[in-house]
Amino acid sequence: MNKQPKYRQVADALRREIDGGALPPGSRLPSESELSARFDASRNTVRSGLSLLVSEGLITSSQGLGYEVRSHEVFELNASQFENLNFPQNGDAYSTDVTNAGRRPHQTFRVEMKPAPEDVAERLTVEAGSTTVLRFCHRFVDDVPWSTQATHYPAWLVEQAPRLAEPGDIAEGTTRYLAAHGIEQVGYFDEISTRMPTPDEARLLEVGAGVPVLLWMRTGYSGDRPIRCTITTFRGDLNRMNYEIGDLSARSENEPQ
Amino acid sequence: MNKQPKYRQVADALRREIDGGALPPGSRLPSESELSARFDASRNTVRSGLSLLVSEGLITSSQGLGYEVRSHEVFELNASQFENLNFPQNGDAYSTDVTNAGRRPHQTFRVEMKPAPEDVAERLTVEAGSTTVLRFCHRFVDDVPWSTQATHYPAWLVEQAPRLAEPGDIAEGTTRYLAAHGIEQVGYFDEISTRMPTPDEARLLEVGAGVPVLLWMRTGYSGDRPIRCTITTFRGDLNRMNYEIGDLSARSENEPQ
DNA sequence: TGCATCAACTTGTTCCAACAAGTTGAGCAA
DNA sequence: TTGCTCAACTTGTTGGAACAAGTTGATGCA
Repeated sequence: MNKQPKYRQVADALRREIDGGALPPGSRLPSESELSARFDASRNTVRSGLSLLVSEGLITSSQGLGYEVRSHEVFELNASQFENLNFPQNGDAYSTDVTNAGRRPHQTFRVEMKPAPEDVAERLTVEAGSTTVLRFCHRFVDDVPWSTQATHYPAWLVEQAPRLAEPGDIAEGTTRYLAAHGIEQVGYFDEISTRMPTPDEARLLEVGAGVPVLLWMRTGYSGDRPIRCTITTFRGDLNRMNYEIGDLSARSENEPQ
Repeated sequence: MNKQPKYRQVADALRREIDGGALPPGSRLPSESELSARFDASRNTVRSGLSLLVSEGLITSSQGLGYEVRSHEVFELNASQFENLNFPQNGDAYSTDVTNAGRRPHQTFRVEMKPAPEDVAERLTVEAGSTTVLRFCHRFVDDVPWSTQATHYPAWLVEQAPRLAEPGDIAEGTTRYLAAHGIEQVGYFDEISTRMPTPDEARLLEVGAGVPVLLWMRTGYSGDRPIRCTITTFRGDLNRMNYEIGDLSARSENEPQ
């Protein structure tokens, strides 16, 4: 009957307390030594159980402070709104959304010339390793890292729209700037996936163990030609992406945002 | 200069070998004792480093077999195709997609009466805990667990369409069946998020540590009324969701699936 | 009062040891 | 040949110990 290893019993017991509300989000767990006594297990065994919960994203640990039940507060992202000339540019959409939610947006920005990674090259239908312009955004909400966004533009496009390669913002928005040069985006292809963060991503997004990243890859088209590929990495514990498909006008009237 | 703890050095070194291709997907890692000798570290320290890579989803471990570099083979899901009367039902879409990809689909199915969980109740605009019909699917591809899908229908809808509560498939598809009873879906609201699997989900999807799940929540509307809420959990390492937005007809001609 | 120090907590890292349990192949017996 | 057993590998579990390092609050000094 007691086939489960002890460290798993510890994890299960604590998980039940968390799910049942006995340990609400933000509350501190008993210390390792307390749990060690309570479960009649060595500190190592208790630590194994706790690290299981950490890797499930249920709790966090801080040296000197103890373990804490993670609290979730997700941020909604509307991905299906079509970005066109009447729509503010991507960066603006972020600032507007965050401000509307009563939060404080903040972002750092840089422009680089970069060889295209394989996955980007494939989507832009250029040679892997060929030069692209990379416009990179690191975004925060209330000073908490939220997402990184890397947009690659193919070289042929930059020739027609040279300001893409210049550092600094494009005030009117890249979408509008491109349209002024005869490049109008007519559609997108979105790909959404998830995985555990690389060490680099974990550093940029300040996520600990047990938090996956949400990957959003958007390829923008002008006619049949891909003109940009945007890869956004979100903290998986803080974000949710929404798409509206079909006619939801009746619903929207009943449930305004 | 050597401030990193030793177990992290082990993980970093192995991660570099994996990323660099020295340890290709599917290959076996050296055993713990070999690594212990190579890094002049105890077995426990090596295990700490390895478990880091496991929780990053880079490698897997099997008792008696050793550690193996995980190989990724993602399956594409087209989520933006609008499901209507001219479109096969959800279950059929899965079978068709998988078969077209040259894989073998397999699913188990059951129907239950279930009180609505809070998140579902909110989306169906019914009382939390009120009775709903739950149609549950457990799907496999080549006998590998792929996803679980739970669709909740509100009680008022089941009164109009009683076959929803009966066990067994609805041959013509639920969409068509509902339409025949005057309930036509006009749009969807999709929400996509990610997190680490619960122990139940890990069991159903047979995922080990370090693999997040991709959560897809689709609320279907008929007019202003929500008529169903479908929650699908995918193995994050095997699936990617795709959305097409705007006019991509020119692109589709160039890149047929 | 204000500030520095330090004791007493916390988790983090690293070693050691022993046994359990899953896998594989060699080698022996029928 | 076939099939079984078992030794020799592998990782999994559990205990112990010691010290490092981060945090907090009490204590006592200026």
